[in-house]
Amino acid sequence: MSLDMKQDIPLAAVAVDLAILTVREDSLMALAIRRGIPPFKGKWALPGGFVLPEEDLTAAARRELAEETGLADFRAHLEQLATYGTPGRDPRGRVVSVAYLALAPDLPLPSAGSDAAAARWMPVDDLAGKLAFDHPAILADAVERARAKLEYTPLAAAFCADPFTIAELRNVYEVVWGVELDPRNFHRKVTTTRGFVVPADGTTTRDGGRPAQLYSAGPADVLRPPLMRTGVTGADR
Amino acid sequence: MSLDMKQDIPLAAVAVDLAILTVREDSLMALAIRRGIPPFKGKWALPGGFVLPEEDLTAAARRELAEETGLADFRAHLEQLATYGTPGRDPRGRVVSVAYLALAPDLPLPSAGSDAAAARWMPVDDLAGKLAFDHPAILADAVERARAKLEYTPLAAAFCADPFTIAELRNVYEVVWGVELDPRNFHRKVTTTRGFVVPADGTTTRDGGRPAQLYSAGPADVLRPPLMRTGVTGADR
DNA sequence: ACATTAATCGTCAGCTTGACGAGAAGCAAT
DNA sequence: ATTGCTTCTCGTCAAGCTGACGATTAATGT
Repeated sequence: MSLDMKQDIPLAAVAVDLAILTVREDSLMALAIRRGIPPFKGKWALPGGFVLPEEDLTAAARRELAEETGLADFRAHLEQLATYGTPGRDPRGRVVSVAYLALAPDLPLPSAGSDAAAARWMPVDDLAGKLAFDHPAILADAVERARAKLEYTPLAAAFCADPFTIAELRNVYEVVWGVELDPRNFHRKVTTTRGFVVPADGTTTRDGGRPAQLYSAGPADVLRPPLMRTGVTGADR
Repeated sequence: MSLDMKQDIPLAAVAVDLAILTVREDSLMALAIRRGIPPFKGKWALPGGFVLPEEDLTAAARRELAEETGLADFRAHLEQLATYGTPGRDPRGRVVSVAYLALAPDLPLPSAGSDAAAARWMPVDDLAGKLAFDHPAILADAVERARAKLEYTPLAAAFCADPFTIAELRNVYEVVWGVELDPRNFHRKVTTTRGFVVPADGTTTRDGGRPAQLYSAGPADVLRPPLMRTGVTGADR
C-alpha cells in the first residue's frame, strides 16, 4: 500500500495469540505449545502467529485455532480479549499482539501444529510461571475474563459438549470458580433462567445415579439476574 | 530491530483511537474531531493517532487524550476497548487500531488538537452516521461497553465531577441507559452498596430543593449485586 | 432386595427490588 | 413570616430471588 511512502509512520508486526481454555479432569486448562523456533525455543507459549496481509484479525485467530487444535470444523466460542503492545515484549522487535479467548469443551489431545514441537493441555495454575513472552499476563487476563463471563452470560455451556447435563454445567462453574455449588439451587437457577438452556432429547446416566435430562445452550446471551460467586464483595473494606 | 530481516513477517501501522464519552446537557456525548488532513479531510472522526516507536499502547492513548482534550492533568477513566484491524479499514494501507474508552465528567470545550481543525462534543446518536473510517462501529462498541459497565461497576462516578450528589449520579444512569430511575430506590441502592460511594464533606443545593449530601467514588471496583436495567431480559423469546 | 449414587422437586427464612408514602430542608414569591 | 415549590432522604410493604437443606425418584452394583 502507500504506507511505505509515509516515512513518519512507524510500523509493527501484528500477531494473534490464543488463550484456549477447557475444563478437563476437574481442572481449568489451557492449550500450550512448546516453541519449535526462536525466540524462546523449547519454552511453553500460547499458540499464535502473525496476521497475514489482507487477513482480518478474527480470521487470523480462527486460522490459528484450527491449526493448533488440528480440527478443521472446530466449534468453540471465540472472542477478542485484549491487545498487548508494550515495547520489548518480543525480542524480535515491535510486535503488537491481539489476544483472543477461546472456550472449548474437553477435546481429544490436539496434534502438533506446524511450528510447534508439541501442543498439550496444561492446568492454568501450572502454566502461570512457565510461559514465554508476556503470555502469563495474557493467560491471567483470559482466566479472569472467563470467570467474570460465567457470572452474567450463559457461556459456561461453551465448555460442554452438546448436549450436556445440568451437573456437567455445574462442574464447569465449580472448576472455573474454584467453589462448590449446591446442586439443587444450581439446577433451579439454570432451569428457571429463561434462555439459559433448552431441553434436548433424551437422558443420560454417564454421571451415574438417576438419569439426567440433557440440555443444549439456549438463545440468551446474558443472564439477568446473573449467577453470583458468594464471598466476593468488590469492596476493599 | 531485527524485524526487517524477516521478510516473511508482514508489517502494519498501529494506531490508537479514543471514544471519549461524557454526559452533557442530559445527553451522552463523545468527543469528535474534524479531520484536518487526508484521508477523510473535513469529516468527523474519533480522536486518535499512530503509536510512536518505543511507546506503550496505553501511553499513546493517554498522550492522545491529553492532546485532544487540551488538559495536561486530565483525570478520566481510561480502558482498552477493542482492536480493529480489518484490511481496508484505512485507505492508506494496513492500519491496526487499538481503541480506548474514556469516561470523563462534563468538561469545558476542548481546544483544537494539533492535527484537528476542530474538536467538539457531539451526541453519540448524531455521531453514528457522521464518522469516518469504521469509527461508527468503534463508537457503538464503546457505548455498549459503557452501558454494560454501569451495571456491575461503580464507573458512573467517572462521569461526575468530584464530589457529586446522588442525583447527579442517577442522572448519569438515566442518560446513558435512556431510562428513568426512581430517586428513592436509587438512593437506597447506591448508599447501601458498600464501596460504591463514600460521603464527602458538605452539601450542595446546585440541583435545587433540599441540600444534598456530597459523595466521592468509593473503593469498590465491582457492584455485587449489580444495578439492573429493567426490561432487558437477554433471552430472545 | 438393598445400598449407593445422583437428579430433581419442595420448603422456608432472609435479602433485595420496585412501587410509593411521607417528612425534611432549602429557595422564591407573596 | 408564610405559602408554595422543589428536591433530598427515610420508611413501608409486597413480590421475587437466593442460600440452606429435607425428601423423593430412578438408575447401577452387589
